[in-house]
Amino acid sequence: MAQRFWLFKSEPSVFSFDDLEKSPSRTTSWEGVRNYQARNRLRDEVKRGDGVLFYHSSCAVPAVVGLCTVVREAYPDPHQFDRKSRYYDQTADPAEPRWLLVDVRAERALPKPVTLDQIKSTSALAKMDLLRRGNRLSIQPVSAAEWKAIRKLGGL
DNA sequence: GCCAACGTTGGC
DNA sequence: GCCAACGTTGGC
Repeated sequence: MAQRFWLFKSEPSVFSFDDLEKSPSRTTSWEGVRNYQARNRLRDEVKRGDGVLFYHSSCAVPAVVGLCTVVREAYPDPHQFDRKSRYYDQTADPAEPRWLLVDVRAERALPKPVTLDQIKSTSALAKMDLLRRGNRLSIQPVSAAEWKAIRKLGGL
């Protein structure tokens, strides 16, 4: 399977790219996917070695700020069984875990973050899911061409 | 803080 | 299986 590309959203006030770079091994488990479409993508399509655009949402300047790599494919999210977690799911069955997560490692920050405004005004990026009205999916597919364009805009 | 868009839930 | 109510997301 050829390498694919994704865009993962995170609220920087909760977990920023900077936080990821400071994490052990620059790696984190991508917590909190609680949407079936996103879950199915994690389960079926996101593979080790895939590229991930780290996007900051719900903040002053929404932007793609860094590049990551998927280092571990989907496995059961332990938080669904942890009463104390904000991601606890009372109805999750340990025998058949409902929610999954993958691990991602920071590769590098973009020298120049690529802002939502820039994405909107770049014709090569006009078809990104991000720009679809009302799109709230936290895990979105990105084409190879879009990946390249973002890298370039970001100064790589 | 507002509000549009969308997913999920639950009554019927 | 429909659909209204509700909760959440996320740009502004």
